[in-house]
Amino acid sequence: MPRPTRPSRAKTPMTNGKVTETRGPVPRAQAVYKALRRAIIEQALKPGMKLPEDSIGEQLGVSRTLVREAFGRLAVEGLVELKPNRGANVAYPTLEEARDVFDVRRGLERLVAENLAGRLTAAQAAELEAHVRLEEKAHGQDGPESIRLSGEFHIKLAEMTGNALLLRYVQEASSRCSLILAIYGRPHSSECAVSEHRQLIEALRAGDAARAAQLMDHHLQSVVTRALLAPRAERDIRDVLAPYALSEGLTPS
Amino acid sequence: MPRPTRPSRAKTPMTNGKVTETRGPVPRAQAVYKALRRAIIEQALKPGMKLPEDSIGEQLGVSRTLVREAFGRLAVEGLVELKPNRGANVAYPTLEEARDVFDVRRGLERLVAENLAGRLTAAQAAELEAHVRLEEKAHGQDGPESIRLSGEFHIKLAEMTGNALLLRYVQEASSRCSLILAIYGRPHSSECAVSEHRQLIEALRAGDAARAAQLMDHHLQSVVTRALLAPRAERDIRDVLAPYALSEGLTPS
DNA sequence: TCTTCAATAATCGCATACAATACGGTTCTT
DNA sequence: AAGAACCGTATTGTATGCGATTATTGAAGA
Repeated sequence: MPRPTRPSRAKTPMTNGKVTETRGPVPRAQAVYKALRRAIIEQALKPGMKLPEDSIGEQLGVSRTLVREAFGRLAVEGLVELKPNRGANVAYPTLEEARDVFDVRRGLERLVAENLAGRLTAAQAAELEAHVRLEEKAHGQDGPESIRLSGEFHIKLAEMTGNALLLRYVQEASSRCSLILAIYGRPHSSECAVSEHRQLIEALRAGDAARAAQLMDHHLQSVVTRALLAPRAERDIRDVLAPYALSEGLTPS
Repeated sequence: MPRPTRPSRAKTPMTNGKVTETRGPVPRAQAVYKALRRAIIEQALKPGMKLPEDSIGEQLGVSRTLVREAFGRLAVEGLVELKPNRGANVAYPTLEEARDVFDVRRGLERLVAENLAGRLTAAQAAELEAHVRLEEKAHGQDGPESIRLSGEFHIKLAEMTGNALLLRYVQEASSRCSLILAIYGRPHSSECAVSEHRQLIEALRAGDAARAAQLMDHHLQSVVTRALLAPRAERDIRDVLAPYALSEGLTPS
């Protein structure tokens, strides 16, 4: 491929001549970043998987440069691990890191709850309740749908605080939690109990900040205990084989 | 400059033949990132300042590629604003963003305090107290020294939690606070009251989590009120002129 | 058969090259 | 003279290329 002309920038000129484009225009680099991010969160790219620059670039139709840029940002967010001169892998958090992430997430979302208590508009409360109803409906199937929805509930809450940084941190923690659950989570742990979401909304409505914070804390705590306690997969072959080796009297280095 | 041979990788082979290098080896990209980060935090690069890729690369002796990579990461951390096709600037947070950052920081550091209460080893407590004594000594001069030290106190605390993610977030919030104070802070606001640091250590030692969290919260709250309340500079002309316009019955768009 | 080692292949780190866009000034029009 | 259209320049966006580093394979030696 010699040099494809750049696909024309995605501008949307309006009738008045202005250009909307509130946030569109770092287009391809951002697109690569988003694509990889989604692929990781949805586990199309599994934890620990190797991420070679050029095959990914080829797949996405961009050069290694942009892929690299995306890797850098994903590494900051903890979704990929960047080993010098050895390339990138989808992050494979240790159990300890997983604890860290959940601890921070609990702290952040407690903040969200405190911030929101008593400030929820009627429209917002309605939106949350509608969302919970969706969750309820999807509760039966254990498809990815159910997981996505319960994640989105927390994101929605963070959005409603109007605090952009808080939102970003919650999103980040949340996506790392997806990774973690992919590794250590039980197969059908239904993630979030719908009833707990309901109670939380109630407390927020009532303006009871302490109770809301408490509920959120417990809610996330139980997600951990429900889903995380049993390590399901091991980091690599050594971890898998170590017990066998020991029981046979061998000494793994 | 044709192609300078790459300066040999900074390895430090030990007598046993192993290479220490616990974290050295993404060398130049990381170096650029760190250099820019420090320059921004220490206000060698002032908020809002333009950051042209090639002049910066020239200055640091690297190509635009690496500078760009660093910009991306700094943008994620909120230290640089990246405007598509218009390059990068040192971030210039609005007052609203400033509030957001401080709110989140308070929440994060409350977490730190709760985590640490009662878990502080004797050595850690001693280290903190030594640090406070340094702060006390530097309190007289209003040089950057004093500011740096009070920042480091909070970083040290975050480190002691052993939670890497929490540390990263606190660092991030902290560096953004530096930016914010550079814009909106009063000239000689001495940032942190040393006595408040002392009280905090005491509560952590006593294992009184609630009190420690409370103290931390108030401490950071007073930093805000001490330093932040008076907007010193305005974002741009519109902000300056808006009040005049209103008082004349004009309507700024 | 199990190591050790060397040659080769694959991949990364970074600089450079080229295309696209935005900016500033000049000229042309009204 | 004020504004619009034009053009040259500066700067950004992205691809590609070259040297360096790491992984791999296969052969020789123990």
